[in-house]
Amino acid sequence: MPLKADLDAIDWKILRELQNDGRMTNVELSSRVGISAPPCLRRVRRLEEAGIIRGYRALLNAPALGMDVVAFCLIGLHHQADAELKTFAERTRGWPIVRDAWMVSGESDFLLHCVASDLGTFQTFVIEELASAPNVDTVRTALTIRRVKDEGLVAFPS
Amino acid sequence: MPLKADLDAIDWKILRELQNDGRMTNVELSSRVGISAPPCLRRVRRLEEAGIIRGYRALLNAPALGMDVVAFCLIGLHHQADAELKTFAERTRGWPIVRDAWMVSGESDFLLHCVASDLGTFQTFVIEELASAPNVDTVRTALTIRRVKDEGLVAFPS
DNA sequence: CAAAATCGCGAAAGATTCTTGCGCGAAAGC
DNA sequence: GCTTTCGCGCAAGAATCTTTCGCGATTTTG
Repeated sequence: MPLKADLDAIDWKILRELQNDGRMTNVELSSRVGISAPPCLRRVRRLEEAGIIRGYRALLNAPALGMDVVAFCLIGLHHQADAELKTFAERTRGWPIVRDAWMVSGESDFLLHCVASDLGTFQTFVIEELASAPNVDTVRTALTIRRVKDEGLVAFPS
Repeated sequence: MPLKADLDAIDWKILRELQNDGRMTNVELSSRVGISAPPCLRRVRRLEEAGIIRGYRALLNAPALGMDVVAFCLIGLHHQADAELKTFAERTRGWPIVRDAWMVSGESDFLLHCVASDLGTFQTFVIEELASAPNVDTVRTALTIRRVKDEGLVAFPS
């Protein structure tokens, strides 16, 4: 997984198209980026094997699936030594309510993206699991009202 | 897009599999969920048309693509009337550095998920665009150190 | 500067997958 | 108990995937 890949314009087009529609067929993709199907498939495979494409994911509608609460939690720890950070990181992986988690620098040490079926479930999680976990100092929560923008991780020109 | 769908066990399996690998072929998917290909494809189409599957996305490796800075920004506005919230939400859509944005309740009004090529670019954005945008009161930033957990939005049992 | 090597594209073909139509059986409603 | 409804799975044709191979262009090397 090279940290800096040399990609040409067609590779960038492929990445943009697959970020927008990861289930597009290879012939459709090849047509959009302007080459024929075989080399297009080879490029996609190469991008996957190089780790530039980390995977593919269906985007699910959380409220339609009974997940009405989406929130972010900013966590401050008492001690930020490497071992403590790893311990808390490991703990987040055991909490199904936490969907994504980031170690951050700034006023907090971790940022958690949480999804729960209802407010009670989320509050119980925050109080009984999060805030009472070892080494947790502060927990600030931000309940989401609505998603305002939702694009892929990487910006493409045009 | 019904806010509460009635899904059976097979539908849930489909959603779980496609959240984990959105590019899986339909025959592979049908084999994993235990039905034959045609009804499996019909179910996927139904989930897509119902808006339960909102789309598919390739997950890209940001640092490998020269995007070394991932950060979150918490924005507080001076005035939180509906019009002002909509105005700021619209503004976030014009900033390519902002990849996802949420309107939130709590100490801040918006949470922005930002990606930039380097720290200078990000800092320039924060100072010259974000903090100096109309109606912006406070900007708190959290630079990410590393991603600690990365799963789909919806949790599935087992 | 020319020869050789490397690289990636695209045509062709066989294997796989997608997609539709249809018959069947089970569950629900009258 | 009969009818209707619903969803599964078989089968077949269409589309797609995937490999192989030859060609041309660019780069490297002598």
